[in-house]
Amino acid sequence: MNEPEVSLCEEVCVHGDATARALAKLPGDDLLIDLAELYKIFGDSTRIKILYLLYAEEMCVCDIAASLNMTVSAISHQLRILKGAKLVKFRKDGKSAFYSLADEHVTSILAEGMEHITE
Amino acid sequence: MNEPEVSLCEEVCVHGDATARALAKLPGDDLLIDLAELYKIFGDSTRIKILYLLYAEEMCVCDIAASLNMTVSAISHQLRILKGAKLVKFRKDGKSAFYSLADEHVTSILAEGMEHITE
DNA sequence: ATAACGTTTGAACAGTTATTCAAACGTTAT
DNA sequence: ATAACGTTTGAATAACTGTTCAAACGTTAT
Repeated sequence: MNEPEVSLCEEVCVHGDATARALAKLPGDDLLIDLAELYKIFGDSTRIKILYLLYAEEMCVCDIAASLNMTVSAISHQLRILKGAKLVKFRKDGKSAFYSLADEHVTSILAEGMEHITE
Repeated sequence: MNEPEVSLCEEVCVHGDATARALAKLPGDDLLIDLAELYKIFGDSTRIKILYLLYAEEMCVCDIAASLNMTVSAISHQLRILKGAKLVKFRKDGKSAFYSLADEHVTSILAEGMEHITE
């Protein structure tokens, strides 16, 4: 008797093929957790807005806060998270800190998501 | 006196250029919130694992749960979220429900993120 | 009809998270 | 030194989220 094309769930679950096949192709846990961690950072509207602002041009904390009608403190907290994930970089100039996108990966991730939304 | 290349924050914040320029290019609030909402769904390791499993092949709830060593209930809850975001689709066959990825957007979003992680 | 199976659902719990507030830091003026 | 400014930080609060548990649903058998 050869492999059934669509097997009943009972036999698949317990000692089955679909599970084994899918698991074989599944990346390691650590990698998938890291991936989720990355998307988690994009999954906040404040951070998304910050990234889009920086996509236009480099900005200081004060300007970002003013643009989004939010507290400087709140923005700074979010920038810290974005910085930790290496999604933004910054340079200090006198009293101000100017933030910008870390690399073009950020923009391509944003673009890919935006494409899914707008259609 | 012409526009300064890098202006002090005080004048920029209050009645400035950078803010106005960046805001002009910023997509609408609704769109950005939707985008964040999309990424929020990718921002959970269980959902990421489910998506990767379904990337390999269509699977029933029971098999997904077995593959991830998780409760059927927990998986069903997450599938509901993925379904609501139109990231997965499903067909019913007897008692079983077979889930699969909704479209190739999902895989390209996953790929884009994975690229950022693995380097 | 009764039982078994796969799935779905709602309430409850624990854990996480974004914002606010108050205070501090470093820098640049007076 | 003192003051003003931009920024950072930590604790606290309120809101959200994923998993568990128990119960239900629909389907397929006996």
